[in-house]
Amino acid sequence: MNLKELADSLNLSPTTVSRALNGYPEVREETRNRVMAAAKAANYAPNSRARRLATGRAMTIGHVIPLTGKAEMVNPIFADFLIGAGEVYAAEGYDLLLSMVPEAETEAAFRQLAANGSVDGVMVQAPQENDPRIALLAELGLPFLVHGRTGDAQGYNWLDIANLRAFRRATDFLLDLGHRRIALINGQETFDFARRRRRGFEEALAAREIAALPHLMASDAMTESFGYLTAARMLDGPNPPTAFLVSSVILAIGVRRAAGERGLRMGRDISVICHDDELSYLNNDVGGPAFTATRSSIRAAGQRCAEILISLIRNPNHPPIQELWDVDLTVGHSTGPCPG
Amino acid sequence: MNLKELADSLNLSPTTVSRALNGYPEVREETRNRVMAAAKAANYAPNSRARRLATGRAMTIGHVIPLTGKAEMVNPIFADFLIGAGEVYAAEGYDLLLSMVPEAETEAAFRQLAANGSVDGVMVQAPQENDPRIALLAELGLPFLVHGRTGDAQGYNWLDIANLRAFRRATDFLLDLGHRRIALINGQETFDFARRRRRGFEEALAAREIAALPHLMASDAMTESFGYLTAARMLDGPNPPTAFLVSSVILAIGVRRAAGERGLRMGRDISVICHDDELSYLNNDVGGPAFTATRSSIRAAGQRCAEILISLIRNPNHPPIQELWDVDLTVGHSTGPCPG
DNA sequence: CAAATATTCCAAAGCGCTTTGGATTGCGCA
DNA sequence: TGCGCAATCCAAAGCGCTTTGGAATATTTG
Repeated sequence: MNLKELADSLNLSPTTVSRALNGYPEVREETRNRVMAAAKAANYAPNSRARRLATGRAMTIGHVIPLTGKAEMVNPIFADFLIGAGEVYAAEGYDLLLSMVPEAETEAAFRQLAANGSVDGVMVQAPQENDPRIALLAELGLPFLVHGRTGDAQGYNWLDIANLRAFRRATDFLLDLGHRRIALINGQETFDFARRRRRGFEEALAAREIAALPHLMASDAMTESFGYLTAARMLDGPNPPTAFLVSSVILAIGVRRAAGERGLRMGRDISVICHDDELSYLNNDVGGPAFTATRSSIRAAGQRCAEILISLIRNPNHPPIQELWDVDLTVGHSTGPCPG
Repeated sequence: MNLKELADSLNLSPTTVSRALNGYPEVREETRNRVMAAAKAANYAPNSRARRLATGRAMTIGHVIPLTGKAEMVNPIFADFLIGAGEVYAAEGYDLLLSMVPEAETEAAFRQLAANGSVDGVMVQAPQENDPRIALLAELGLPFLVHGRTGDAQGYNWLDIANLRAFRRATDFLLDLGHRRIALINGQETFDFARRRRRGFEEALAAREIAALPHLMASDAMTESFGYLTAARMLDGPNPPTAFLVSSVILAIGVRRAAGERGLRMGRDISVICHDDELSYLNNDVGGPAFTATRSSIRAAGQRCAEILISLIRNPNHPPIQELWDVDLTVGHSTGPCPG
């Protein structure tokens, strides 16, 4: 069933049927009702391919996920972000085009999307230092929003959390508890968020004239096993840390495993603070939060990012939108005074 | 730049340019090269909206994710499945349309997709008992593939792992170690995979004439906290289990937390087997597998599902494809003989 | 060498929708 | 009564591509 057939069956023109369906005013209310009823009865829905061609809008937003070959950096958190964004897209009538491409082909993928016209805008996640995607998308003239930020953070749209402040606060919290040998287990420091967190950590130490210890800093893809191996190595080495500051709950679970194997109780023998993205399947709140954590819902970020991107698409010459979210520190069972 | 402009600049007709670009034989090799070069120079790519309308193919595959409000069942594993499928789609020139809809609206969403013509086929994940989506999609005439299966598993396309056999094998493994009080912490048993796993568990017990203990069976969304709370409750209760069989690594991490808090060492005081989907950020293989596990890569499943679905789309009257994967049992550090 | 067959290209007709620019009709108002 | 203005509806022109059905030219072939 297409528009013409539906129109014929109603003895109306395609024009009128189209207008009736799309809520234009120049159609009598009675006619509109007739059309609506017939459309519903015939299970008619306008062909989206034709509609997109005619309107010139794709009604689609692209997420390009670069596949790195190793554990995908975005992996643990990307699902929740996606769900948040997808909820909003669905509510606003946008489709979500998810494109998984080898990292080396991301530029080509963006160029393709732009030349193609298959999306009205794109979401950029997890920017690296001087991420080339930002200049590229600006050049391509494709509306985009960055989740995170990089470089001077000027002249483009982004939403980010206050990573530096959060980790500075978390470090201060540990320092106030008397800890001095604090380990940092971070995400890959090619990513901007990880660099900022490290800076927050270092600034807090520097403010109290405490030297950061290189052997107590590590960074890599945020997997459970990396957290485990790193914590194990540090705990077994000379001058083991009394506290850990880690960049994700997943890493923290690995740290907990290493501590547990060594008979160390979190919150008593060893302290752990992590950043908690509030992943739905790793709820940190049952029976009081397990981990002391800097927390910020990645799903809520996805929702807000989607809202912003859509408003950017609807209003192309909007001035840059930049939104910085502050981060809570939730005290849980995993921290305590420095022993000894 | 569109096709007509490109054709004009080459003094060729749109027809010829189109054929040259799409590899049709009725165009001279020299002409084709000229066209290709000009297209590349002009950064031309055919408008996908127009192409889709003209060909009648959407070149898009839909994944509809029902949002349940509580922890999304698909959440922990859906990212890796999606990445696997997405890799294949990208390689085959298909787009991935991800649609997040409230659970109550999934039927409407599928009807919309079908009436719309915005996808050539859909992937169905995590079927429930007598999942209505299967009959619906058959009625709509939309090619689809189910990851998992349900009902009599006849007459539609699916790919599944041998859940029953895997859990029977795992249970036997624990029984052979002397365990008799074995707990089952399962996913929500509205899902087919969870029912089969439970049956596998029960059949293994029944074969040795051991009664399954109701107070040692639990099922719900597979979150870390559910694993933790359930294990804690069982361990603190009367007749605590000596072994746990759990449906995911994430649950197992919660079990490990509960055991650790009680000073129980996995593999010595308590045994744990889990199902391992080989999530990239929860690698179970560092320094020998942490958990004894039935394992099957969810990402590989995503890849294979994508391949099958694409071949189904290309060949619409293909007989039903049904593929059952056997599952490995990997012995790790988390199991040992029943103490005492 | 003419006829038959390839080879190479093109004009034009869609694909199914939206949207512009009228055409008709009905009504209020002087 | 007649003019102007809404209120309704419609014909037709795209949107940018693919594809059918030739047409023109080049190459074989008897």
